[in-house]
Amino acid sequence: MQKILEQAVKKGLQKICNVTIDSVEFQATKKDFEGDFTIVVFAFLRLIKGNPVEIGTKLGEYLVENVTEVSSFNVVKGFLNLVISDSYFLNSFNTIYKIENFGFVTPNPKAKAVMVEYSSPNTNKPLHLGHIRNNLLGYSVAEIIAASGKKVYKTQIINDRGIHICKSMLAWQRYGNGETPESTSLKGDKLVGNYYVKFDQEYKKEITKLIAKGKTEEEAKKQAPILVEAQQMLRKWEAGDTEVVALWKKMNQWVFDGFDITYTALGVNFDKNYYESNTYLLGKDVVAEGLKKGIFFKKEDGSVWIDLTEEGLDEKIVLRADGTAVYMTQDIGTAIERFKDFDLESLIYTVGNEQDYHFKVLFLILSKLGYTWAKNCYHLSYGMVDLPSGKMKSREGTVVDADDLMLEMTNTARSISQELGKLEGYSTEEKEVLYKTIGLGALKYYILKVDPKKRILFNPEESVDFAGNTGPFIQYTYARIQSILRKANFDYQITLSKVNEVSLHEKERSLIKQLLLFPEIIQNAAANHSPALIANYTYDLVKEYNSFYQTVPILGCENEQEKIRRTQLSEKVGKIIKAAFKLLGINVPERM
RNA sequence: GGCUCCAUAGUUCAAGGGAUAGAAUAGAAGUUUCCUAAACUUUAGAUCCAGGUUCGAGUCCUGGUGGAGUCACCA
Repeated sequence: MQKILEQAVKKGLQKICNVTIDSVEFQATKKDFEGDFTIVVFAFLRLIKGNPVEIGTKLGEYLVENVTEVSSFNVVKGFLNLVISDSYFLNSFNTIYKIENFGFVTPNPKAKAVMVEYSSPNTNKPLHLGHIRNNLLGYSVAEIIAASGKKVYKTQIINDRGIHICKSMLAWQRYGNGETPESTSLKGDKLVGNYYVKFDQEYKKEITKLIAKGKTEEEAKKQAPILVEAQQMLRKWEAGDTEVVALWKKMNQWVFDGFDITYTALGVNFDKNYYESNTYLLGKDVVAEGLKKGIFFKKEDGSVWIDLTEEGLDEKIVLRADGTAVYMTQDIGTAIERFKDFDLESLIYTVGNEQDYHFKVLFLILSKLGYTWAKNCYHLSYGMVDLPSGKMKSREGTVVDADDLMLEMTNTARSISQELGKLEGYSTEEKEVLYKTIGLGALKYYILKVDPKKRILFNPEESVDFAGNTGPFIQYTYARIQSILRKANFDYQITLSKVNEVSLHEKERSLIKQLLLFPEIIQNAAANHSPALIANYTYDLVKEYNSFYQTVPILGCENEQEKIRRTQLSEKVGKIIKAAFKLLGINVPERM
């Protein structure tokens, strides 16, 4: 439609004012004005001298005359509002009604793929609310990009080695008494996480003792025996000490098992995992190579650096004096490995905005190393999830645990549901599945509806809402539609004829308009890496539908054609809700 | 301190340089003989401050103020 209009507007302006315009921008007409599309005439004023109202009027007249779909127009100030005919909307609806995956673009199998990295946890503590945002965001962005017509690989880098891992290992060794997930009935990640906290407590005690003995705080922090021992353990690990490696494997496995449970509950998955323990060496070779080429330089103590002062950044270390890898080294290696493993067009890193600087440097280094794809790396930077008390810190136990939160959401869904008592005939199992669907729907929507860039302040005292602009609200609308479809005991999936003779209810028009936007929204969300756009769109659609549902009869229509049309409309809205929510990783229930 | 990001109803979020800044929630008032009231309808309430660019600024630029992040041989 917009294409037809654009052509016509260009031609019209040519004729009226003898001016050629490259492109015309349309916007949806605001609610308070009559019309469907709006052309801002002010935009032409740079090229055409004259009164905007006059130009708008002339253009409007031209369009009504030459474009059959335009039935009338009005000009307010410099805004030309076009009214599109009902038959156009009806025909459009009939077309999209039959398109099964309306809005989704099938990827070209030969095209290069997009890789999305997300989650990327440390294997020394359980996942918390911050990880939930990361996972939901990464998963959803991957789904959206796939829907927009790209092949997508989901991946993560598992930070499974380093001093932080040794800390929980050491604490377990010292204080664990051989505890296992089985013996304690704890999830593996929870058990290991407890020892990470335990380490920190002991470490702090030792620091206090040392300071009491007259050491400075700085000395104490470096000399605390438990820390020294952890460092020793790391060296043993790097040297391949069988005992340490065995312990490392055992405890990592506990954590992986725990993570799997959380990932499954969250509904996220990965096509390929990268492990830092496998890739940390790769970066070192690249650094050695870059050193030869003069991209990096060595300091007296043997550490290797890159000078980015010309680019307005600092010097950055890429290899420690003792030759061991740092975070950056590993990331360089992993990126190169990924482009080797897959035929990638781009690589998206879903990582919090506290690492903005790190990724700026990483991409710059990769580009200096001569990798042309470095410009196709993108840091999907999102805001932190903070508590009213400030930042979440695992070591200090000030975190909202992922599993606990999901459980809590399910419990809330259960109690609301039981209070409403609409689930006659559902088995206990069916009900439990439903509670999870609703509870997680509330949580996921709550997080994804916010622009990724913005930080989220989560107050555990105030629970996540289940009414208003929420996941359950949208799920509820879906369930209601399914109820209508169950009760529609006639064949509504037929093709309607005589579309040119009927007129639409105002609510039907706006509903169809909203449906037609879906493909554009997907493309937009993919381009902006923003699930929030999908969430907002779905909310608007549902709002529109509820209003429609409340004001006009559907199954109760006297007119047969109208009844079928409104049932079809309901069905399509349901399908779009389901598809849109799938992009957010949220399920929809048949009843609730 | 340098750099980066953020600032919109009491609160949580919207607004591709465009019209009278939208929702939700909390507040006030209504709607169940009818397709699920987790809904619908009505009502009141906001762009941090000062300049500038523009026909037009919540949005772009400059300077303040307030907040967050970062500037590690941690990841």
